[in-house]
Amino acid sequence: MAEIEAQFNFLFEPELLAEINEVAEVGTFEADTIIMEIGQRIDALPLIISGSIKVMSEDEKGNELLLYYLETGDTCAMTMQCCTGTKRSKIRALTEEVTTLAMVPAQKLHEWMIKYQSWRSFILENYDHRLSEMLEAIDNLAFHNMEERLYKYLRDKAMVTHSAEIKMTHYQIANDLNSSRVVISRLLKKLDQDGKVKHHRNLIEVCEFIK
Amino acid sequence: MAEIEAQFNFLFEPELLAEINEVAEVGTFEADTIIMEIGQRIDALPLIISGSIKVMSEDEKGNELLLYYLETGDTCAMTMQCCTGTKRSKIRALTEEVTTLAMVPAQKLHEWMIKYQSWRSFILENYDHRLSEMLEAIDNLAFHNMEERLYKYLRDKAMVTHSAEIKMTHYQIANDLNSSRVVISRLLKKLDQDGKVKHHRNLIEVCEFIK
DNA sequence: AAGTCGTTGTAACCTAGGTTACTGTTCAAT
DNA sequence: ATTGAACAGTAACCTAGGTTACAACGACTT
Repeated sequence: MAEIEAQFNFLFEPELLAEINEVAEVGTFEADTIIMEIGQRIDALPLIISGSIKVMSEDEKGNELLLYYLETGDTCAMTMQCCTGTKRSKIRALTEEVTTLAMVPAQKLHEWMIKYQSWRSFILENYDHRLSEMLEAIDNLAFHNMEERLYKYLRDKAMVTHSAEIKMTHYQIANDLNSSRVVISRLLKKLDQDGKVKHHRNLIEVCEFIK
Repeated sequence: MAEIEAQFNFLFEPELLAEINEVAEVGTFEADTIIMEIGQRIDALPLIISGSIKVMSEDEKGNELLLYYLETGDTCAMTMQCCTGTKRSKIRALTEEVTTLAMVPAQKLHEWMIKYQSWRSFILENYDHRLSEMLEAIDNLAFHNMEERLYKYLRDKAMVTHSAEIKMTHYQIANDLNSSRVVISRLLKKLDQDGKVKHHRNLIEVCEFIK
């Protein structure tokens, strides 16, 4: 498939690309589609060809928290967990926008670890990357107040969508940050007054990214 | 070395154990020794033979937070990051008690990925385990109040030390939880009244674990 | 035009937990 | 026995941020 090659040909050697093309099932999903649900079992590893995916955690009471985004060239480290054992997903993954995935059967994941240097590097680097992002999430929670977390959230969101304009309601933002709508409205007003964002109905602009 | 075999012979095949014995440098460290510091570069992977290690994060202002413990049979996933690239450590690792480590040169880490199935499993499972613990840390921070976090901390501490008695000051506990001494004293009093712990000077007993 | 629904602004209030300050206790050193 | 340092108890206070309530606004359907 042309898309796989376009995104992964700098990462993988030709033989591996050929194998991926052969066994991977490619699928395209609408925005806001749940790719993986908490408690779900899965036997394939998703490679993200285009689009982006939001990875969230949830507690018993249904409170949610955004962990990180996956983008082109990433894979879901949390899914690797499912593939290596018989464990169930601890996270929810949903598409942020229209997203194309290549699903690689779990068995191949292990075969390729032996065969291809580039695959080993890919898997290890992905784990590293995810650990770093988890650590970043922890530092955010532990060491920063809600205003700082909100601003960082808006910046990150602008970066994955490649746009200074964020089309979200205050309620949706509150949910990603495990906060409440009123608090987000309050802090957005403050960020607006401080000249960091401009906000309108259903739309927030991050000044830093306005061209 | 006899200790390596005793701890890892169920995990690794004999050939790999022999190789580890050959190249690993074994060292024993006092309690409260810093094994790895934030910003430090490292070119060897530590396998924990006995004892336990506390892994912490820190912000610019010096605030600290306990991430997780490493115990016998674990390795430091964050160190693997250093070994795979030229990255620097984002965490601090220090011994909780007298701890013996086998240091494996980074280069071997990659050779063994090709040669030994058991090594591949070991590395991947370790990454999985660490990701799970990071997720647990995030859930604790995001979804639980300080009283719950404190109680969980005490239980975890009792488990790694294999003792219902915890010899720590309130100040030390506060530091691990990124809180303050007064708050910990307040909450310990409450946990004591609720019959969950008994506390004395420099000593806390977790009722649940008292034989 | 009127009604409805999702969204936002804002005020009033509450609580967890951080901060400061002061007291008393234990224990080691002299 | 006296001093000093580390540790713990407690009160008084403050603030971030969560909660409830209500009004206003825009966008839509009828």
